[in-house]
Amino acid sequence: MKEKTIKNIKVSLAEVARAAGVSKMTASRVLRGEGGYSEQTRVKVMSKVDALGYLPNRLATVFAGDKTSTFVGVSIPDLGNEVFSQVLEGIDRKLGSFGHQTVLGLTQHTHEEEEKWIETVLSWQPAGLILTGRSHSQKALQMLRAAGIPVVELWDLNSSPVDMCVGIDHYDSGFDMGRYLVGQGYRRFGYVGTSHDTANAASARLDGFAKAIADSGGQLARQLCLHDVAGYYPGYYGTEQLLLAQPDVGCVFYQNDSMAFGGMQFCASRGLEVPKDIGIAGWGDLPVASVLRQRMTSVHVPHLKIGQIAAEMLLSRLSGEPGKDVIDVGFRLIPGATVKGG
Amino acid sequence: MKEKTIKNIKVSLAEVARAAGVSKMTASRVLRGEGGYSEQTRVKVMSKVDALGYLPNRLATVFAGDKTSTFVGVSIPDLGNEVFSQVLEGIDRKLGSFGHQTVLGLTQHTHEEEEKWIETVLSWQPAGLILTGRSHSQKALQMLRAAGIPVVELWDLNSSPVDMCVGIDHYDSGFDMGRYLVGQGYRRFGYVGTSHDTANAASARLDGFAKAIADSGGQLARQLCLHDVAGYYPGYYGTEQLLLAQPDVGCVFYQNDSMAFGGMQFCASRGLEVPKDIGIAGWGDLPVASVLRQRMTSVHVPHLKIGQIAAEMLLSRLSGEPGKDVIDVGFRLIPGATVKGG
DNA sequence: AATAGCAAAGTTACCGGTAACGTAGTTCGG
DNA sequence: CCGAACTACGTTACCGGTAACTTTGCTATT
Repeated sequence: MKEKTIKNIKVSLAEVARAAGVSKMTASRVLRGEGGYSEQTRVKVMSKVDALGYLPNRLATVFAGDKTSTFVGVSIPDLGNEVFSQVLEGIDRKLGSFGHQTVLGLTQHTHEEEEKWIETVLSWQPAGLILTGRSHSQKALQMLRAAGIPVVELWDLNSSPVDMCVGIDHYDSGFDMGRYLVGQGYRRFGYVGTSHDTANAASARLDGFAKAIADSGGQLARQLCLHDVAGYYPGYYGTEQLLLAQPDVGCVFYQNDSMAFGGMQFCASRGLEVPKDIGIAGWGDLPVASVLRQRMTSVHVPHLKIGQIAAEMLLSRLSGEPGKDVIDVGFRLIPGATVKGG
Repeated sequence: MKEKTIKNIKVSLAEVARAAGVSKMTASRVLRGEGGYSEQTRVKVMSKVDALGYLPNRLATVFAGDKTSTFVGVSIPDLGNEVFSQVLEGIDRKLGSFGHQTVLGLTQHTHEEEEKWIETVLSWQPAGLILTGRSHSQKALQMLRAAGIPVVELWDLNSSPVDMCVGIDHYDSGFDMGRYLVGQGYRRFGYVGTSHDTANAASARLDGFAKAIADSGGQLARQLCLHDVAGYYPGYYGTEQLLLAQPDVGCVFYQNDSMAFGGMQFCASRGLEVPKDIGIAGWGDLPVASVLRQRMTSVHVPHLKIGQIAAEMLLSRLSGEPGKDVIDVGFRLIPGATVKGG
């Protein structure tokens, strides 16, 4: 390798300034374009910037001004769940277009991971934080409050958020689904989801669902919480387990559409017709549902929009605008064709 | 709000030191645990750290040492594609467990976005970069080389990478699929994918596929490149378009399994039986394939592993170990049941 | 008793920018 | 023709840590 290539050692503003024959301060002014220099000087400095391949060190800028960076920490439980990758996509697109950078944190649904991540990311002086879920460890809450930066909790609506909040009422969505299914004539139900130690959105849906069933005198024969990811295959074998234990359930509610789809495939493999022999209800209205012959009975949630709104709330707070603290984006029950009379 | 809460103004090391009655330097030593202090002093300092809720400012640390941060920039085309969210998950898990933070960049498959993002992320003095794809703008290449940090290009294998590279040979995977399908007796083929201006992996697959067909005297009757995302629904209507123009193709190859699945659903909706009436071949072996009654003919690629290996290559470079520069993780053709005699 | 040697600190300078202020030189109104 | 006002810079200090060096106080050795 020749040493000729560009200049692989870091070039500082001071070097640019020296090369251009001006002071650091003048070079700084030119680069920020805030005026106070002549056109002649601007050209001189900029030509040296190009020649030396100067890239500013933003750490120094943030540090010098004792302000926050343009980072925004975004914590997501996992990316295996399509729902969350869509949320993340919505966030990053919006943030990116406003010159912010997403610092990702995959928390694996645990408080410990989240807490560790929050501590780390705060040490980088982020402009703000976006967290999934409303449940956090005590220490996490303390750090969040002490940080003095905007925080958006998304997914789960929260009556007393740390700061701001956007999402839907998961309990209600489960309740509505339960009531709807009872209305379609079902009485014995099953539920298939994944385990969750912490109070989270999926369990809120299950709670609402169970309440609606109970209110109408129906029966939630079995609720299965697998120790697995909430994907296609767990939906498949979860249904197998469920039907083995309770062959006579009329309808199964799933944690999400992926699992529900897995369940449908299991039913098909056993010659069970949907909805004639068994009803299937999912949640989330994932893209896969758009191409199925039978529209899946589900709950539509604007995933991408939740992400975008979260980012917008943060941005408007950063720019000093007032804006709301809690936004309910709402959900929509999709009757579909995978339950009787849908 | 009371002013009582913890202390919402930033606490610096100097304040901790003053409170503990020692110098900044001693406090710094205690926090880094590098010795040179008494147990008594350690206790004094740490108690003040807790009492004041001190969080170190890592910007200052990096800045002071004139070293790189623990950030790793990771660019991904988009998260709508399940494949890439899995890659990202693999990367972040691995990086996170080694104390690094992922700074995300969604490039939307364009050079301009990628270039802009590279410039921004480099200004934060990242420890390294992981990029998807091997095609970059001229200026991007220049910046990457000048940065003097480890860079991993993933997905596409590259004989002359900027630095390191992990992925598979997409051309070969397309070629193998073409040869396999010809071997199953197909002669007239169709292809459904999404548009790509830049030389990318999907078009390499198509090239390999076309070559295999041509070699055997078969015919690639139509290749459809939609201006859309590579998801379920585009697979559905893309198939509709394709079959409208070329009703007599025997087998369709898709950009990925999501599109192939959409295609299968279209066929089902029109009463076309797979593989009796038409053959379907996907790519990527996505999770959805695991629950289908018919195993989909596809190409298995270890997505998560690619991400993990990319992260590992970067980490080992950072820790000064030698390690390989190019890793071919390989693919595996899955015969499946969606083509004749599979 | 004098001194080498070491542990446990403190001091100073610096990283790369920027805020705040200082200072030439020029323009312009009265 | 003189000073106010402005333009186009330069100087100095500082952000919050840490490297490198110095100092202090004690112990061990000859």
